[in-house]
Amino acid sequence: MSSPKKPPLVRAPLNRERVSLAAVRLADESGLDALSMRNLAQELGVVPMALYKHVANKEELFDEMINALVLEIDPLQKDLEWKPALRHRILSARTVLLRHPWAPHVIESRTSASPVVLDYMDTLIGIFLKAGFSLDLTHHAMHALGSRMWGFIQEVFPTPESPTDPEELAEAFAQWSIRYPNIIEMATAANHTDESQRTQGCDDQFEFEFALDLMLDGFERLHKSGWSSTQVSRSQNASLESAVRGKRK
Amino acid sequence: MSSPKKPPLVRAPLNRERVSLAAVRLADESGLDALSMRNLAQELGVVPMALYKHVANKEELFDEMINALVLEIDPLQKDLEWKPALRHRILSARTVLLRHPWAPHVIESRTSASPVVLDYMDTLIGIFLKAGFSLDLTHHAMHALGSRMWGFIQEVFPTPESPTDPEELAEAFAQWSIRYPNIIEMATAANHTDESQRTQGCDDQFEFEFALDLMLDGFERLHKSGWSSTQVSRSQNASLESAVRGKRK
DNA sequence: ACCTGAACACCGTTCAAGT
DNA sequence: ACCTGAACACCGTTCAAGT
Repeated sequence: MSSPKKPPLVRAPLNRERVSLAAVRLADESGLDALSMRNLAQELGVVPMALYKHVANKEELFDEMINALVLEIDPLQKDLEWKPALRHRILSARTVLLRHPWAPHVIESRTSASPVVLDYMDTLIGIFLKAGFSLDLTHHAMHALGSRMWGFIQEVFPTPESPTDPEELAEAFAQWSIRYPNIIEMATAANHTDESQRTQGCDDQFEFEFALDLMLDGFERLHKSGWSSTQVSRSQNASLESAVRGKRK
Repeated sequence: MSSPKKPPLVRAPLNRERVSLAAVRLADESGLDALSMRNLAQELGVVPMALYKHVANKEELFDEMINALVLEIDPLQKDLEWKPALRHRILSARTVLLRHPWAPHVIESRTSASPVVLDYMDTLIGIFLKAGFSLDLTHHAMHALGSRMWGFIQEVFPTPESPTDPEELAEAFAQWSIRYPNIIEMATAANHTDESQRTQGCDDQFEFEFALDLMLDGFERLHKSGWSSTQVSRSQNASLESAVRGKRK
């Protein structure tokens, strides 16, 4: 009953690396849902339990997959200014992520950072510090970058796809224009501005870079103005907010 | 063999709302892992299959949970300027999210936006447009906000917790200082700046507001300068990036 | 209309045993 | 040292049946 397509009577012995690389391949090709210990074992021509000699459990397998992924990110370019250096590294992280669509979900499920992950973060922090950023501002900047440092686009809720039938589409459009006038106004405008992109949806790469540059420019401005966290900027906004809260009560 | 603690011989009839509210409660109290159709049914004193009369499958249950959550967000305050209006709404979304720790994971798993979700997004877009933002800039701003509009902090990889034994801690610290000098330098500084926060870790609320204000200030600046997406800002950075790419080749 | 029981096709993981 | 077989305690969901 076993598949005749898998005849490795003599099999290369399993090891941690072979297991995690196979896991990455399986997730790349068949999606994260298909990555069960049982499926992975079958892919390796082995009984499920054999995997547990090389990986303590599925969580550890995920950790190992993330390590493989982080090692794909371009190394630091030491001769660049802080801004292009950060930009290059993070855009590289993004191209890596695009090769592994399962990555965001797996990254988010990790409960602690591995040495490989910490190395990456350490180099990013190093870029800020070497450029003379204060420890304080560097700290906040790293938090503000958040998952964007891994190349996440962090969109949620893709808009439902429009019907293909033109008549249905017209009707749907009409209903939406009433219920969600602002969305429709914005979306139709966006579709016309740049004809090079696919007719529906927008250019993810552009949106990623737009947001990244917005943050980098913001960091630069705060750095140049000698910003520190014990300053006006926050309390100003905070008092606005508490004014709003008071009003509602 | 059935539990003697659940004697509702006459039970209020189930409906969609009772099912989803029970799901929210179960996830709040016991975590997302505990929210299985079987557990939920037991919580409601019913056999698992009974749920499927009110909800097509587990995905639909998740959709309904998100709806319940979005409806908890403060309504729009029409008398505010665009910036405090956005700020208030998004900070409200954040407090809602903090009440429901399972929400980020569930939100990210949704494949399309429900009417309730679209309503929320429509009002945010409306705030920009009413303030005179171009359709173009509004579109990019919404993407740049990304999951932050739902109050996500979007941290990943919490640093591993330090050992409690002081001797181990000293040793760990020494090793980290060598391997991750920048992380250590930044982290120790951050712990000293604000004594009001817990000794380790940092103030999540501050980091969220810092990043939010950074984006809002950026939007304001672009708006005032009449920014449009067909401009220099991008090509400038893009040419920098391609210069880097060329260099590496 | 609403609920039930039994079953199907899966999971991750433990344990004791094989070579 | 490395792999196996059988089993355990779970999943979401289908189907045919009950009241």
